[in-house]
Amino acid sequence: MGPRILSQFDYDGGAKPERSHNRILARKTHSLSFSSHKESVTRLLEEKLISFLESCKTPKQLLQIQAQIFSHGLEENDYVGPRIVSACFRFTRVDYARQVFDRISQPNVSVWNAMFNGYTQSDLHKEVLLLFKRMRSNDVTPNCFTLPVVLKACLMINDLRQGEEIQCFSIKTGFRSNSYLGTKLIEMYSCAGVIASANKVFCEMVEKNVVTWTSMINGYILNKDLVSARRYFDLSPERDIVLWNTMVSGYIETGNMMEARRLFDQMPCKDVMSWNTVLEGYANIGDIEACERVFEEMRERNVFSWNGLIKGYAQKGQLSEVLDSFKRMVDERNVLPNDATLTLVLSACAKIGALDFGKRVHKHGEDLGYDKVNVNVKNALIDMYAKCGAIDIAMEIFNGIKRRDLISWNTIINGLAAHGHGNEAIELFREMKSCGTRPDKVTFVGVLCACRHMGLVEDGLAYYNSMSTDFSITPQIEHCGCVVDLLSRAGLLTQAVEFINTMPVKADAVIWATLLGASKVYKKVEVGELALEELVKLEPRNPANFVMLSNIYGDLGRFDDAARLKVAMRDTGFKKEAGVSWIETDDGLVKFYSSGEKHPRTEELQRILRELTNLNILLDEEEEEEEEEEEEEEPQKDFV
DNA sequence: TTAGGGTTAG
Repeated sequence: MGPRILSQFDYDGGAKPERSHNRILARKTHSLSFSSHKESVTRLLEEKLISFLESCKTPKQLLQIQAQIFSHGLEENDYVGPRIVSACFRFTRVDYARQVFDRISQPNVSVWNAMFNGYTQSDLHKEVLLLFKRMRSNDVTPNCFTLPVVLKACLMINDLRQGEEIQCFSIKTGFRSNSYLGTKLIEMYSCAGVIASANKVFCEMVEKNVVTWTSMINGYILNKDLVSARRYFDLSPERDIVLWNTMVSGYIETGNMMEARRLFDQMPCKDVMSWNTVLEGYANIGDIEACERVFEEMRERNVFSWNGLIKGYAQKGQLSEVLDSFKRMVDERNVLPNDATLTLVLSACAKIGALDFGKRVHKHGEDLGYDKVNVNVKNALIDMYAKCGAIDIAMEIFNGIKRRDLISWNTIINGLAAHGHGNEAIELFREMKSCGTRPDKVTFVGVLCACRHMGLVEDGLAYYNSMSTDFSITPQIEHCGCVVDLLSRAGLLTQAVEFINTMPVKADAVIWATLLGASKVYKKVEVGELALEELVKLEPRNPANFVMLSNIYGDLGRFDDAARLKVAMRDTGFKKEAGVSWIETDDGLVKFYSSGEKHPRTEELQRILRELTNLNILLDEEEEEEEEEEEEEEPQKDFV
């Protein structure tokens, strides 16, 4: 399709006049038919150009069509002009759209509207308001399409003052009864928290439709007035599915899952969004069983349904179910995972160290193309590889990101720090700052962690102080914990205690346990006693603390004190919880406790372990390395 | 002849 086709509309200037006995009449007839012919040809040309503009697929085609428009002198045409502007915005060529607009000497109201709509779609709300001012100063009268879109701009940038001006203007210019305008006004006032003004607009509207009612009800929901929202819902003369969904999600947002469910059950018809709303409602309150029931009951599921279920499992810490659901989703083949699905699943893999599964998710994401476009997926991949110990792959992915965000930097810095690559972490922190990315509290956890690993006491304290002085970040318990650990590991226990006494947050059990641990290493029994005293207040049920101090006494030969603590521990009535390891197998994840007797196949496992141990003794180091390499190169299984 | 309101999902 190209502008060449337009040549068929070329015309020769009209038909020759017919011979007539009445020359005057003949001339008149000729003049009339000529002008109407010209008009109809122009109409045809306009229509053809408009249809080209609306169907054009590439910026190049757009330019070709524009060339035709110029050659026919139609660039200022009332009908073509707005369409050219809209087409420019469709290809998100905002600056170009503006150039085209600026070249139109007297744009009609539709061209202005096309600019407002284009700017709105490109999230350039300030530009809408600036342009509207210019429109008014040019004495162009807005029409019924103008004010709602301008009002939307006020709403988006939360400019209530300009919104009120537009409301006054609408009253003066007679657009008061426009329902689109009314809806936007209700929305604007509700968002600004001025619910009384929203309600005034609503009450004064002569013709209210279901959209207006929804807007008002949503206004009350936004302002947490569910009683008024429900009253209006019950009063509404018409209730469509959007209104029902709005009300149900209103209850969910305010934590009233019971009422949400009751209303959901009363819905005359439900769409997938209604189902997803309740599904997520259950996920958010942690009722995973209800979430599963809703999921199984659904006749139609989309990617948000799957994400809702997966998120429910993730929030509840049921991470192997996250992996199972993902596998099921891929196996069922009805719905494709999206970037959010991958992010959720990769994050679960990271938490349980499921490297093999994570790699397969990565491969799947590559096949779907998400890893190329989406920075969230890339960040999740960095985190997964880093947490699973494959820091080199994590680094490779980080280096491949063109547009890194704060989370990309934070993830890799924290990943490197956790793996003892303190120097690289600090180096990346410097690079991050020089790239103009402002660090946040998470960045500093990584930086302080890096210092802790390297034992850089002075640097760590300097970074800690720079948080508040250079970046206005108030240190949190995590940062304080790092500093306490940093000082403790360096044996500076007195300074650690001083730091705890002056830090901006109250020390928690983790911090006192850190100090208790250090007091064992450095045999500082008085610091250990202080730490235990605080720990008993914070977690009286944790016998591990008693064990630690008891061991310190034991190390120092103070066996009476050690025995006294053992008794105190027994008096708490609680047993120290066993440590547990998770191992990924073909059948899923298997938990192993330190005593190793809970697994039903313990004997078999122990036999294999013995065999492996014997085998290990036989193998020399070189052979071991070779074996590991072979394992890494093993082809990955697909999900399907 | 042009064109515009409401819910929801990281």
